[in-house]
Amino acid sequence: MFPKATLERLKLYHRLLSEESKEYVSSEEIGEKLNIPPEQVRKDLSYLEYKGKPKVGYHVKSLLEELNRLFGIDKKVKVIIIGAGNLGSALANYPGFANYNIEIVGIFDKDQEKIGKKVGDLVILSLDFLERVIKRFNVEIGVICVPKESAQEVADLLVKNGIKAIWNFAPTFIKVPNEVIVRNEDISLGLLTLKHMLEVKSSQAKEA
Amino acid sequence: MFPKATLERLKLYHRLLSEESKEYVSSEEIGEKLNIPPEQVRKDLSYLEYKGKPKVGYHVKSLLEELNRLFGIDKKVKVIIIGAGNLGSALANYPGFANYNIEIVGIFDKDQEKIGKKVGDLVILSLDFLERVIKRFNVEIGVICVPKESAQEVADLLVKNGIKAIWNFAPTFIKVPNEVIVRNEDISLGLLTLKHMLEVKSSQAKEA
DNA sequence: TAGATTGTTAATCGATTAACAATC
DNA sequence: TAGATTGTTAATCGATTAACAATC
Repeated sequence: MFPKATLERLKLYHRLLSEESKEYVSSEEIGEKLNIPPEQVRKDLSYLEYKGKPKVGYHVKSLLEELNRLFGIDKKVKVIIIGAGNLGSALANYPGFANYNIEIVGIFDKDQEKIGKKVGDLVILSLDFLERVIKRFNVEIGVICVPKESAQEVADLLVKNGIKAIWNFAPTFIKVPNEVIVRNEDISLGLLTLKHMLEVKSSQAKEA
Repeated sequence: MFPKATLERLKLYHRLLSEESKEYVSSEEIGEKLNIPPEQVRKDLSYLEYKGKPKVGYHVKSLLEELNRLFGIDKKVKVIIIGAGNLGSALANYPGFANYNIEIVGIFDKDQEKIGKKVGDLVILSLDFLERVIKRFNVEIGVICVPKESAQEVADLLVKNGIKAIWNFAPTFIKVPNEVIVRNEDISLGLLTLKHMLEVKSSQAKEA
C-alpha cells in the first residue's frame, strides 16, 4: 500500500515533526527543510488517513499520532543490548530511545572485567542471564554490538531464546530464520557514501 | 550515469566482495547472499567498466579495485572526531576505518575532565586545537558526535576551518553552505524501520 | 468572497524484470 | 563442442512530477 520510498520519507517527516513547535505546518515548510518538493510531501501524506486542511496545513499533533501508530511507536517494546563496548554503551545511554517507547532492560557482555560494572542505570550482566531476562521482561528486540566475529553466535543465541527482531551493528551479514526480523545498521555503508560524495565533488572540480 | 538505486547496491557488493575469499564470484552467488535477483546484480555491474567473464563470473579483485576507485577509497583521507563520548570513542576505535583508507588524526571534546585522556592511540584535545590540527594534517572530514544541542555550533566551527565534509551522528538537521557535504547518520531512522517491521508483522499475525 | 493550501488525476520519468543473444 | 554465465534490449512496473480541481 505505501510505496517504499514514501515510507522512507514518512520517517523523515516524523522526526521533523517531533521537533516542530508550531501547531500547523504546510507541505511547503516540510519540503523546504528536508529538500523535498512540496508536491511530493503532499502525495506522501495523502497515503495516510489524516487529512490536512486547505489554507491551514497539517496539524502537527494529529499527524504525529498517526505516524506513531503506523510505525508502531504507540506500543512499548523491551530491548536488550549484547556487547558493552563503546557502541553498546553509547546506545544504552542514547537519549532518543524514550521517545520511541523503547525500554532497555538489560545489557550483556562476556568479558569478566566488565560484568558487574554499570552503564547508566544498568548493571552489565553475564550472558548466562540472557534467557532469564528475556523471559522475565518479555524482551522482543536484541541489539548486537559485539565484534563481527561473534555476531552470528550471539544472533543464534538470541533466536534460540525467542527474540523477535535483531538490530545488528556488527558489520557482517548474519543469518536468521525467516520469522526473525533483522535490521543491519552498517556504518561502513555510510562511509562509502561519504567517500563517494567527496570523490564525485573532486572529479567535478577537475573538469571545471 | 549510475542510477541511485544501483549505487546503493554497489555499496553492498563492495562489502560482500571485501569478505570474499574466492577468486571469482557469479551474479547468482552475490544475489543469493544479498537477496537481490541475479539479473539485477548483472545489470548493476554492467554500469562499471570492468566486465565479467561468461561461464566464470566476476574477478573479485578487479571488481573491488574498480569499486574502490568509484567510491574514492583509493584516496587516503584524514578525519577528526568532535565529541569523545561513547559514540565518538566507538568510532575512534572502529576497526573498519583502515579498510576505507581513512585515518583519524584527532579527537576533540570541550569537557575539561576528558581532555588529556586517551582514546585508543589518540589523546583527547581541547577544541582550541581544532584549527591547528585541521591545517597541519589537511583534514577533509569532520565527524560530529556531540549532543544535538551543540551540533550546529560544532558544524559552524568545522565549516569555518575549511572542512569539506561532515559526518553527523547527532539526531538533528544541521545547516551548512552548499559546498560542504553533509551525511546524516541517524540512528533514530533505523529505529523507526525496526518498529515498523515489528508492527507490520504483528498486524499480519492478527489477520491470519 | 478571494486566496492559499490540500488532494488527486494524468503524464513523465526511471528502475526493475524478463527474455535472449553473446561469449568464453 | 556444449553449457554456463555474462551483457543487453525491450517490456513492465512503480515512483515522481506537473497541472489543476477541491475546499476551507
